[in-house]
Formats: sequence, structure tokens, C-alpha cells
Amino acid sequence: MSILKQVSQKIEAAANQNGIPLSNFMLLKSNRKDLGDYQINDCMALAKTLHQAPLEIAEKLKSVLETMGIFENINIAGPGFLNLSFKNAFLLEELNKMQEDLFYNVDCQEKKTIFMDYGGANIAKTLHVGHLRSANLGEANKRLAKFLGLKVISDVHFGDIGRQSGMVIDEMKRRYPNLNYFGKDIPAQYDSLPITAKDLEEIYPAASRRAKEDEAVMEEVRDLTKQIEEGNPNLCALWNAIKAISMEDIKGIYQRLSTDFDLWEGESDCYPYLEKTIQKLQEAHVLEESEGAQVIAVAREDDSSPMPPLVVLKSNGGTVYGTRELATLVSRVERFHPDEFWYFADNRQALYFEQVFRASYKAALVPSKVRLAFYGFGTMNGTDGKPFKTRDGNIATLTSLLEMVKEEIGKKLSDKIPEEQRQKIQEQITIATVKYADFLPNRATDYIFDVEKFTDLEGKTGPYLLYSTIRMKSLLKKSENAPTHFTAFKDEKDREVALLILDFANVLSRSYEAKSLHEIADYLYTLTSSYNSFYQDHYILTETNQEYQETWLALTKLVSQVNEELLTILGIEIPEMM
RNA sequence: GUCCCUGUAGCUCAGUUGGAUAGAGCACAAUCCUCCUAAGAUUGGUGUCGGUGGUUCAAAUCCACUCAGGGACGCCA
Repeated sequence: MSILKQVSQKIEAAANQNGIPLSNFMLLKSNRKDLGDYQINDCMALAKTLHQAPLEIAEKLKSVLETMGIFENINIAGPGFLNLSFKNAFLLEELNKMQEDLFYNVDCQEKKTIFMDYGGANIAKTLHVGHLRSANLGEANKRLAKFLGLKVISDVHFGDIGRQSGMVIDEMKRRYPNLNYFGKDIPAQYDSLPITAKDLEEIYPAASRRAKEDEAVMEEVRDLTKQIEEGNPNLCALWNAIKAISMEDIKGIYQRLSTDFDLWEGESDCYPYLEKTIQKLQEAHVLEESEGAQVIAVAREDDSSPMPPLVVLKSNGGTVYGTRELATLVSRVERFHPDEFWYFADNRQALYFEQVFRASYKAALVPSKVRLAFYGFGTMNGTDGKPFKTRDGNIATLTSLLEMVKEEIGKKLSDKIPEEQRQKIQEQITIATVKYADFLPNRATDYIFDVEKFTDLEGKTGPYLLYSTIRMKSLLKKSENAPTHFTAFKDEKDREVALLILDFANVLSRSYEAKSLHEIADYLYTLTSSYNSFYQDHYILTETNQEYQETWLALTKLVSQVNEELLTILGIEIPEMM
């Protein structure tokens, strides 16, 4: 448990014993640093229930705090604010414990198995900038969960079936009608495809445009989609060949982003479970006919908003996204028995997932004790506030964004970096820049995609964190054999860094609760910035006071370790030098 | 039409269970490398917290209404 929480609970217990009914109490960071490290606002709220003056309660609480022996400078201000600071002796002791074991007060989660679904890549479409959030958030939440002791299974859940397959194949047929996939017979050997991943970037949008403009084409697409779904061998072979090309491209990009999955499955992998799923639905008597389709009603009486039924079988008998989602759930439950499912996807899918979750419980596809959770994230918009598009109407690809940032970083790369390392370091800084910029805004709010935000390399950015951390590590290397121990603070600068370090465990728990990495991203900056300010004023290596020097080295070590751990959770690597 | 989200500095965003003087980064100006990496540090200032009303000792935060933008609402994924 974090120091802050431990101390808060002790305060609460002591207060309760003395007739002050604090509950759910948490020490707050002071926003009046001149008055103390922390503040307590609860006296004013208690005034009402206790029918006492807030100042009277504050006085009483103050005397309780005084007996605890770890605070100093306890003072009452204004209508009943209580301010206090930790005694240096207490701070130093805690920091020394942390130096011995960085995680000594980190809260571990109870042993559970989480099945995570994030990524959202679609076959035949390269990743675009909108895929950044799902990859980053999913990967980082996975790492955080593992870090806190949970077992996690992740699946990219490719969109490898459905209308896009019909679209792309229709377009292929128009462009390359002579490929032997389009013949009636099954050839002894299929032709190799004359296209690359690069071509796919353009083929899908072209197909989509054509189908939208021409209803006859759309009809053909529907037909092709159905044929693939029904297992037409030639078309399936073609689709598999296209999948292979696309997968290679997509895997490469995920690798660049340090995003990995335990399972690289697609929607189509649920097919062996489809029949069983439909059967379960029938046995549960949840299917009903509506306008020619088979649907599951999921509305409840207390719904304040419209809750349409989930379509399971189309009027033509075909499956839809939701059908496959249900079958996928059946498959995952059967194979992995997770305690919880976490889905990371765009907020616009919130209603859809609610339908799926309700349908799953209703038909008992998922045991009621298993938790199904949707963690939506904001849409990535352009500077006009609308979903991001490039000038030609297509969404910018993730690769093009990465290359753009990489080029900017190339311009700033130091001459000191040896030739053989430049490529790797440039890439590491690129990923750090893009990832960190993506983590800064809250998970759930929409955000404006602005290239400038990503190509900015100064201030609250990835490069700032990397640079500072590398500088700390370099300093530590130069003082390798010097003792590190928290012995004495010199002034407010080193003390402030120390206070921030104690937030580490707290930040991890809060971030875990919120499933937002913004907390971690923000904390990294606050801590690093506070350290840099201290660093500027204190020459550590030439300091003659032994006590200060060993404290400062210990401080440097701890900050660099905390940064390293947190950056790793965010999926950001620290280069050797920059 | 129904429901959901958003509105905070010129721009991009934070703002924890309501708390004291609403914060960062960018942009702009200035200062600091004979010592640990200047992708750094320091200093400068601007806010009808979309609006109105309400609850409260206390509201950016809670409630009601309202304006603006975005999104979701059965056979797409």
C-alpha cells in the first residue's frame, strides 16, 4: 500500500478513536506549498454532521496528528484547512526502504485472468492514425496489469472477414480478372499476387468508393462477401493470400510501437464456434424474428436511452459483426476461462458493446460472474474537430506519421552518436515522441490530431523524458562506486523531488483503476521536471558535503528507476544516449 | 426526434471524493554552458472555466434550463 494511503489510514483510525468520524480519508497534496506538504479539508465537511465549528474540529484533529510523531508544521488556516508536512526523518526512512525495494509499497491486484481485446486492425487496410490509441492504451494497460500481478491474455482480433473482404476481392477482380482464383475450377497451384501492402492502402478505398457510388457493385460485394463466408475455396484462397500480405505489414507496425499480442486471431477464427453459438442461443430461447432477421432483444425497462435489439442473423442468413463477437466470446470462455474481459475501442462502439454484453449474459454464453468491460477512448479528430482525414479524403496512415516524426528527429540528432547506433536511437526517440503525445490526453475524451503536436520535441514530450533519464543514468555511471543513501535534505528542491517519488505506488493504483495512462504520463513529467530543476541548482558530483552527495545520488537513482519502470509500462524504450 | 460525450489562456490539453490564489506544454520576450548531456534551467501574463439560474460556509466540479460542436441510434464493422 502506498505511503500516502498507509498514513491516511493511520490518521483515520487515530481520528476515529478520538471521536472524529473521518471516513474514506485521503491526505491531499497541498495546493498551498507555503503552508505545508499536504492538506486536510475534511473538518469543514464534518462541521455539519458533528454540529461543531470547523475550527474546533481542526484543533482536535491537530492534537491527534501531533501525537503521531511523523508530522511537523501542523497548522490551521482559513475556515478550517489543516496543513501539515512530513518530518524529514520519516521521509528519509521511507525513501531508504524504497531504495532497497522499489516496489515495497505497490499494491498488487488479486490473482485474476484478464482477456484483453485491443488493436482493432483490419485486414486489407493498413493501420491509420486512429489505430494509435487502441494499440497504445491496450498495450500499456496490459503491461500495467501484468506489473500489478494479473494474468493477461491479449488478442488483436483482426477484422479479417465481412464486407471489406468482398470489397477488396471485387476490386481485385476488376483489376486482375485473369488471376486463376476467379476461374470455376480449383487450380493445381494458385497464382502469386501482383500486389504489395502498399497497394492495399489504395485498393480498399477505391473499392469502397466504387461500391458506395454504384448499388450494382454493392450488390456484387454483398454476394462475394457471402461466398467467402460460405467457404468458396477459390475466393477463400485469394482472401487468405491477401490476408498474409496485410498481416505482415500490420505486424511490422505493431512491432515498431512495441505492441504485442498473445493471440493474433481474427474474427474468422470464431467460425468453428459459430454453429455451437447459434445453438446455445436457440436453447436459451433468446432469438426472435424481426423484419426477417434473427435478433436478441436486449432492452430493459429502466433504460433511459433506446436500446435496439442485437441482430444475430441477417435476413439472408448471413452473420454480422455481433454474431461473430458472440461466437468469439464463446471460444474465449471455453479456451481460457478468464475472470474478466476488457475491450479497448473507440467510444462510438459503446452502445454496440453494451448490446453484446447484455446478449451474452442473457443467453448465458458468458457466466454471470465473469465481468465484461468496455473501455472506450475518444475519437481522433482533425483540426476542424471532425474525424481525421487527409486532404485527399483518406485517413493518414500510421506509418506516414511515424516517418514524418522520424525525419524531424533526424534533424536534431547529435553528432556524438556513433553511426552504427543512429538508426536505432532515431527510431526509439520517434516512438517515444508519438506514444507520449498520445498518452497525455485522457483516455475517454476526443482529441485533435495535429501533426505539430507530434513533431514537437521540446517541453512536455517523450524526448524530454528520455533525455533527462539518460542524463541521470550517465551521472550515476560516473559515480558508480559512491555510496547512495538518503541521509539529509539540503533545501526545498531535493525535498520536493523526494515527496514526488513517494507518489509512485499511488499513481500506479490510480492509473490501474482508471485504465488511463494519462496519470502515469503526467506524473513522469512532473517528477522529471522537478528533478531537472533540482539538478540545475546542485552539482552532485562535486558536492563536498558527504551527506548531501549520497542523498542526491540516491535521489537520482530512484528517479531514474521510477522513470524506467513507468516508461516501460507505456511501451517506451530508453536509448543508450541522445 | 431520443440518448451519450465535449465546451477551461492565442493553440493543444490537465484539473483527483466540491475547498484556499484555476494549472501545464506550445507560441512570444529575456537571462544562464571555464563543473554531472542546453532535446536543459530560470523569469515574465493573459482566463465572463460556453451562458443563466439553483444547492452549499465553499462550485470549473453537483442540479435544472439553455447555446454551440461531435457522436450513437438492426441486418456496416
